[in-house]
Amino acid sequence: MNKKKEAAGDAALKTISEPALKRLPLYHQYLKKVHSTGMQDISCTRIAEELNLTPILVRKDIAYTSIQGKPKTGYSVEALITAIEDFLGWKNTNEALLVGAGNLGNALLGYRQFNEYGLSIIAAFDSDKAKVGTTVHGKKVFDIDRFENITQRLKIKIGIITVSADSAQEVSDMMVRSGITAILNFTPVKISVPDGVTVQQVNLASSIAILIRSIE
Amino acid sequence: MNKKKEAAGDAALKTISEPALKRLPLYHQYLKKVHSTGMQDISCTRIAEELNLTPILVRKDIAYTSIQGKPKTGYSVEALITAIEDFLGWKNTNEALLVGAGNLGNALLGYRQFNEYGLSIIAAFDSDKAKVGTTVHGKKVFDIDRFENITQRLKIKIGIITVSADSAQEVSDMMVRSGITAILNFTPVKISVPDGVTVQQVNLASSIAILIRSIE
DNA sequence: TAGATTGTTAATCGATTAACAATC
DNA sequence: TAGATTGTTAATCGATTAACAATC
Repeated sequence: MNKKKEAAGDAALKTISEPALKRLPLYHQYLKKVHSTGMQDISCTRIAEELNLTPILVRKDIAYTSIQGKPKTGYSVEALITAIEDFLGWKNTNEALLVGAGNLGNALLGYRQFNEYGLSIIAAFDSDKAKVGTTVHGKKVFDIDRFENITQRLKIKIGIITVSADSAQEVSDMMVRSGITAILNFTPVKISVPDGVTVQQVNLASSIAILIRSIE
Repeated sequence: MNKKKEAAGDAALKTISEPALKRLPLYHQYLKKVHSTGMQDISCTRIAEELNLTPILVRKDIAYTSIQGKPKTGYSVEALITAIEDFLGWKNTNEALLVGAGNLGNALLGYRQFNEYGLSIIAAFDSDKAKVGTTVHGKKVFDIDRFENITQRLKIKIGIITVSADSAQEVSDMMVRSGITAILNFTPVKISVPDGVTVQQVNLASSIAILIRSIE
């Protein structure tokens, strides 16, 4: 598992671990719920209880965002929400391109929640001429041949792969060639990328494996 | 994080760790590719190289399936594929019901790969009367009111949640009430379930958080 | 003040890796 | 036989948890 090299940045800050980074969106989602009830402050204990974690873990995770809590009262809900959003880069939108306008690809093109996570899919690509030129959820589907050109012109860094398993590596290679450095891969294939490119695998097979095992 | 209690079974067998369990489908996918090239045997070293893991880790993971390798030659590709499928319960199909026939739900209803993972979504449910009665990718959409009844009658154990965030917990409660013991949750909400119920969270927000961080 | 809660340093626990003997 | 590879036992490493001092 190729650990991505730390993006330097503030050298004083310890780099956050992947598990911790993955928990921050969970806190955010819960805090927004809490905020809507009008609560002003919240403690780690409360968050931990709600999310089935330990208070110490929550406190350490929150510390990464450099927010300071107040003993006895905890953290300002509003400030904490903002701190997490800042830390995760949700304030500025990051543009992404999707390759593979099939079933799943189309669904993702219409998945509004992405915007809340600072991600905006601006267009799709497919090799199927029948799909090229169509519009899915307000987003245009381009010919795959134009991917490299468009990516470079718009300086897009994030690519989403929703093609079939057997062309996943090929599409990944094309993305890397085009300057993409972050890939969200929905195929069950482990794709190989050079150093400096980050891949997140959304592996439904793995999740299902755990579910099935639990019922047998 | 509530560790699920070990499903007893063969007491001699060490229970597999979650990370290991999640890697097995990756091996399977790669092995099928290898098998299609006609290769007879394969070594851990080869698998590890291909998937960016260490050979020792691969060997330990494979050991869970109780297959035996031969020094010098490695494992029979075919036998290994079968062993993993057996271990993951992919031989017999597990039926699932999906709640929330929106964008994402519909895409999942048409996602053929699920069958390869031993999962078959047999029907969908929605509270939107306009959707009730329609057919999506050959699967019927029922009124949510009928969920409990149908689940119990067919003794379904797996539920998939693709509703909006704010009704996720409600749907989860309903599933648990109906006898569902394994839930695949696509909402960004951490749902609370009683002991004995396994939840797998497909958290796109977390994956995106890692990607965005890598490019900033 | 007393007590709840934060923040930090030390201990634990589990997964991964290393070392090495066994074997085809 | 020699060497590659498996399988197992020990060492390492990193994340989580515990302990405790600081503070509002």
